[in-house]
Amino acid sequence: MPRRNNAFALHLLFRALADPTRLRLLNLIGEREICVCYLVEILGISQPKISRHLAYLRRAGIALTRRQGRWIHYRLVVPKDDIAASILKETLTHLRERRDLQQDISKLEFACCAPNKFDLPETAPHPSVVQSSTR
Amino acid sequence: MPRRNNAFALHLLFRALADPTRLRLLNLIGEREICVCYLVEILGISQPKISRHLAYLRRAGIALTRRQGRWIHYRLVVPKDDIAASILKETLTHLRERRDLQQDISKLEFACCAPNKFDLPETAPHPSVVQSSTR
DNA sequence: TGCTCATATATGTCAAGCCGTATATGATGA
DNA sequence: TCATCATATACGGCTTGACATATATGAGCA
Repeated sequence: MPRRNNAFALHLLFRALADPTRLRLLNLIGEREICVCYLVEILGISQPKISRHLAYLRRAGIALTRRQGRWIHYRLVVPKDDIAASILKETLTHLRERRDLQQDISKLEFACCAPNKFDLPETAPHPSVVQSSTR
Repeated sequence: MPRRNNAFALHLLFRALADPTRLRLLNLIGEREICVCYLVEILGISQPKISRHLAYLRRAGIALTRRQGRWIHYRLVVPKDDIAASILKETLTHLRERRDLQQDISKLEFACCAPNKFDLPETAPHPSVVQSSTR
């Protein structure tokens, strides 16, 4: 993306990153596409709170959603602006290295928000690494 | 600086960066050591507002002051935390490339906040590039 | 259609941010 | 000591953010 004359409002990206819960969410979403119910279960945070922070990420243009049946999957988007993309990437790389956040990730494989794991075929779909179509 | 087990509160850095005025200040301070009066004159923003934002940068640990007579000079500090240092550096590099912020810089050489430029030897000292002792 | 589930949004409350105005602080110099 | 200058902080108003709780939306299914 070419540099425009007057600049992208970088401070809006910083604002989106300026909250610990949102950083945890960003780390969990990471390269994956992940269902909200996993986020709620893994972080142990109330559903409305998670949803509000996800909406914040959406409005900041760094997350997108896809509906699949009852579930909504989130994935990250690489911002169009170069510097924003670069800062987001660096932040994500850093988050992956943090012990406390690695614990969140390690819960990913055990978490399952589906109410009847074994009764129905319709359990919440597992997170999947997203093809890097985000750009 | 070695990575600690539990992480530096990165979101606090992002909060410090999440304001357009503070980004302009960071850009103007940059590698220099610069007197508050220059910042006020160049940005055309009220002195208390400048001062409050500078205090924000101080509290976030990315700026330090030195008093010289009546004047107070600000300079940036490289944060002890690696990732914070890296993000700050990248941000500064980006700000330097922005046209609108280059205009601020170009005003540096003309600005002079001293009330009696030619009467007294005690004009506000010019900004000076700081030896990279910031780390 | 009506029920349930997953998620989003509304509402009310409290804290924090940002601003303008007023005032305090701390150094200088008479 | 008093006045002045540069800067910081206090105060009050307005806006935004974050939260818990309650409710709406929209898909799937009986």
